[in-house]
Amino acid sequence: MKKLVTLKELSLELGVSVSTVSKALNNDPTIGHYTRERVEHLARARHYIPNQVARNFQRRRSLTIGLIVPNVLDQFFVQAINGVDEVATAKQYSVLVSQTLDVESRSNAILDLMRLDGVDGLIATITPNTTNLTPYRQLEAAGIPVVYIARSLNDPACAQVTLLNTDSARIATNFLLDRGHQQLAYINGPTNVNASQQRRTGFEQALQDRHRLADGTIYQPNSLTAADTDAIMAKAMARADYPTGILAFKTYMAIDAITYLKRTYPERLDQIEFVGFGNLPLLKHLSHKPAASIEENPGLMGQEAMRLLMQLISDKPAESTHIEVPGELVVH
Amino acid sequence: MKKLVTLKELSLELGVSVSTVSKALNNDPTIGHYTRERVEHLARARHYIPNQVARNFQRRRSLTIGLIVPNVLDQFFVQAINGVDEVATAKQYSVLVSQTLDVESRSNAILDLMRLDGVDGLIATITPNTTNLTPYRQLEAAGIPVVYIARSLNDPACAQVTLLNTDSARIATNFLLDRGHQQLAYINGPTNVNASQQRRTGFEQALQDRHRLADGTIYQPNSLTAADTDAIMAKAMARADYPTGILAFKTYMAIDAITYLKRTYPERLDQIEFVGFGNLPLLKHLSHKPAASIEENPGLMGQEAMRLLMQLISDKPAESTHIEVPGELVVH
DNA sequence: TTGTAGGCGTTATCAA
DNA sequence: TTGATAACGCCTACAA
Repeated sequence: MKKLVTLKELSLELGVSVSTVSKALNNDPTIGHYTRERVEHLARARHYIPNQVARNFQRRRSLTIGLIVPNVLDQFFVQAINGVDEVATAKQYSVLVSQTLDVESRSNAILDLMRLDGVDGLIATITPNTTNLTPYRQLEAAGIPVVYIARSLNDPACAQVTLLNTDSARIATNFLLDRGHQQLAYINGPTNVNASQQRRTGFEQALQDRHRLADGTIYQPNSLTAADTDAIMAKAMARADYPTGILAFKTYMAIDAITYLKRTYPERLDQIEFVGFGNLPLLKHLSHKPAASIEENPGLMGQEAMRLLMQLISDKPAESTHIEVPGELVVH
Repeated sequence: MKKLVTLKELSLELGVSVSTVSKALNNDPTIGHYTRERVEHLARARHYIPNQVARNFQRRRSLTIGLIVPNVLDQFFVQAINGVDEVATAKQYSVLVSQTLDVESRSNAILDLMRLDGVDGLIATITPNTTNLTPYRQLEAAGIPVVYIARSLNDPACAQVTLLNTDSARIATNFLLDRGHQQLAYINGPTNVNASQQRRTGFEQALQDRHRLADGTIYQPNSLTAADTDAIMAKAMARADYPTGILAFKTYMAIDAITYLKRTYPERLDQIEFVGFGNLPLLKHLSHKPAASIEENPGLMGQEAMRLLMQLISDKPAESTHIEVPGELVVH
């Protein structure tokens, strides 16, 4: 890295002190008009740009935040990243993105790296089998605030941005009931994640509210992989009263399930309707799509997470550290 | 950001000098065994972590590189990002990702930001209508090397990583010829990008080589949007001798074209075969896919770009500043 | 084997 | 209105 022009060089060339140059360029009112002109002129001529690293060092902050997501091939998270990025850019912050691939050891390694990088704060999606937030707690103890996004543990002390899960699941279930399905199913997400429980509750509540207008079965896959979804579908479809209205924890699961049907029960493809969480951009390319999706507004969630994090970083008392974003049903 | 433990604090507590502590922690052989033990012990106990910002400042580098891509919803670039990230992580580097959305003004704003952030180097995909690399040149003049990825201008002075475009296009075209298509078409990419010309050349060469076994028409859309692809398809399909074997500059265009056919000429859906550049993960979810794709190995391209950039940053004479990655035909 | 001193570029404080 | 000085945390010659 070639050396950049520094304040000192400018000051030498102008015959004024370094601090004068600094102040002039930072619009300090105590600098005379004439001097300021000269300084600004030379700075432009020499293409002076302040050394951000030095500045950050001096201010004891990095103007960088970390963003930890499971997988950047998941469009939900891509949109969330964009949301974070928008707000961050507006506030002069940079964003360091890393993916855990839902492996806890990777997650911990990333955490170490982020601490080394001196991030001012963190936005994170925990891995599905995380039950222990100690690594995160250590960061917080070191003064680096953490905002959890999308997935959370049941811990009121954690700042978090999530979907209004129960309501959204209820809306989705009502949609399936309205379409006249007699046998419903819900394919759940990772058990230790709050959202799974909440969506399940919404599903069950909707059935209750409608006086058990239909039967509902809960299926619990081991992971979010296609293989596990296939296994669940195989089980469900083997029943005589197989479900025809299926709510999926993630739209990706619904897509996998549809692929399974196409392969194994093509004749049922038109009887069975899916609703999944996540209104993904890629849906528009699909010929067989879920009947509807819950728009989770990941971009908005990202924005809110970043705003919340900025408050925590600046030690301002955040009005609320639990933000819930409403979901909307989008019929395809 | 709460203050972290510093070398000074450790030294005070141990009653030794700061430099002793520093050396002890950096495995300087001139430090006595006993002292080193004491220092290391206390450092662990106090959870000392070196202040990376101070370190970077002192070393005049940021251990950060910038990565500029058109769109993070494009799976090609997501995979490229991953490739960059792998190599970067291994070399202790962090990656700052920003997207231009193919808007040149955004691209320039990002460039300014990256310079402010003090990145040590840059990997960039230029916007399609970029003809003037001046903003990039200024960065390079400031000692910040730039590696162009995926898209390039015809300028041998630029370090770049691209696909072996001509060869790949020839392979793809031969595939369509082998499938017996009499009328071929190639839907081109942005005219000022090298890859467009090269792929076009490959298409034409393949036809030549096979003694004009089939007719080939070149179509030039204005942009990569679905609307423009639709317009091209409308034109092509209106002909009596409409093409049945179509090579697309990007698989996304092929997908858009298939969607168009499904809507407007469903009866032709099974006659027409596509090959597109980019073997995207989302293909597996599609019912009507291109007959084949060119695997562009975006992850590998990302890795190579990062390796090349590391060489440029370290001022090592890079063996080659033009890396071409071969593409493979993947039949679906 | 350990310590001292200086410097990296910037900003803030206080004195001139 | 300007300048001198110290400080941020770390590293590294060089001196002791």
